[in-house]
Amino acid sequence: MHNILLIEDDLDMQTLIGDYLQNYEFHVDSFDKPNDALSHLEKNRDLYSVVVLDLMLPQMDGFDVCKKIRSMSNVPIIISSARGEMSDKILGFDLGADDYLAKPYEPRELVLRINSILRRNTSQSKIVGDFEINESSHEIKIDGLLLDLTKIEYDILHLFLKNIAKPLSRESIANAVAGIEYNSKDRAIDMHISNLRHKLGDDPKDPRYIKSVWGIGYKFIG
Amino acid sequence: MHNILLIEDDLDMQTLIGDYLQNYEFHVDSFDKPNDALSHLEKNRDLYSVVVLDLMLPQMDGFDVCKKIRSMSNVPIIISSARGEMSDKILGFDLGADDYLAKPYEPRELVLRINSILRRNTSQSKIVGDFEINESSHEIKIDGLLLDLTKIEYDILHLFLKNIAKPLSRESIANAVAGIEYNSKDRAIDMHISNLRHKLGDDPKDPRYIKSVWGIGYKFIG
DNA sequence: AGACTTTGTAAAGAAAGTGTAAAGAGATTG
DNA sequence: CAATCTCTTTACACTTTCTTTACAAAGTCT
Repeated sequence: MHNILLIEDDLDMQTLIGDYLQNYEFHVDSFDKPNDALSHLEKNRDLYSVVVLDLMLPQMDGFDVCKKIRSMSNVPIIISSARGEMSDKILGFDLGADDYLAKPYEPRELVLRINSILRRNTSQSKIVGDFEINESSHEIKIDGLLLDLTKIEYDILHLFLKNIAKPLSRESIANAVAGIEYNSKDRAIDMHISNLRHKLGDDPKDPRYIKSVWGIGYKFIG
Repeated sequence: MHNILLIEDDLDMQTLIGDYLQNYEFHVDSFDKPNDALSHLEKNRDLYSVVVLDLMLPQMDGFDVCKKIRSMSNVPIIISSARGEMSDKILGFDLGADDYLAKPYEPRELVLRINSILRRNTSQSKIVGDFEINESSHEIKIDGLLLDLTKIEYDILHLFLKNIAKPLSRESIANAVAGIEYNSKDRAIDMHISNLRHKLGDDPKDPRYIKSVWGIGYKFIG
């Protein structure tokens, strides 16, 4: 659950955006007075994943708010403003904003841009059953435990996790993992499966993960 | 100097954007055919700081290009498209785009958004684990102790610190640090790694920092 | 059951990748 | 321009991974 800090003067707009973001599983704290928002942020530096900042504010110029936020934190800032001039955008980005949305915009677009920023700041590992795959670090964990796999073993397991319950022939496995020619006398794939099973603690006779499909190949059972 | 990969079908637009970005000290490589761009990117994975992608392309749908790029690299993607519908934006962001500019837009705005992305990917990391990087003085300290590194060693360590936990091939390291062609018989990168490990007091068999990834390359473990 | 095919895996062999010393080539500096 | 520093190449020992072989065990068919 991500927390969003919304600094917006117009109360209708504040409600609109706040409600909309809540539908997308964000928690939103709203402020209409920049001073309140700033002192709140100062006390909760690491609480917010993103700040959505309107530029038309009482008390203080929106750009100054942006500058002040930047001076105390690296939290991503999305400017939401009726001022759509290029000079405003230049200034906004220059002061450290991460995105700039010119009003009027569809609330959905704000969601997209918040998610885009969040995605970049989080490592994306996918969870499939007992497994956790991190493609960027080329690692697979089982029940939170890092598996020590060779390259081909990783490729095969990865292939299985993308093809759950689908029987894969030795030939298609060979093609997918190494682009190699496969001739039916080879037992290489069998050996990789055997080694993989061993590392997964899987028993071929009573498989929890990799099941042999007689005459065809192997399939991964979720 | 940052390298931008521009994939744009319309040659006038390609020239316009390319020239404009060059005024802002970017180096731009342009492609009008997505297949060419993809195979070029594959060979130069870590060369580009940002990809600017038009969606109206011959050969292949722009969204597919986006997906393909994402499957091979985490390079930031800015979509530049005449398709401004919300459904297109949703799809674009969903496929991993980092920003979405609807045509027509002012080239200056593209510059702003490129810089915003670059800022986010560079400035945030001054201290990483035991290391302290000073980019302006080209120095790296470990536990407060200044390392005496050659230029290439500095570049490699710097690259590692920007790509923690991600396995890097010798080829991509070679490209990133010197822009050199790499042929698989070269052991130059290995030697730099060996020397670097020595200076870090790292043991290849039980690494604290640089771990060999068999058959792939090396990765930095935080 | 008997003949035949397929699978599991241990063990051996082949292939490929890695670490690094040392020498050679290039670049830089006083 | 020689001394020095840096980078690349070579060479070889060593390690890890991949494939093949061989045979026992299990499945299929008639």
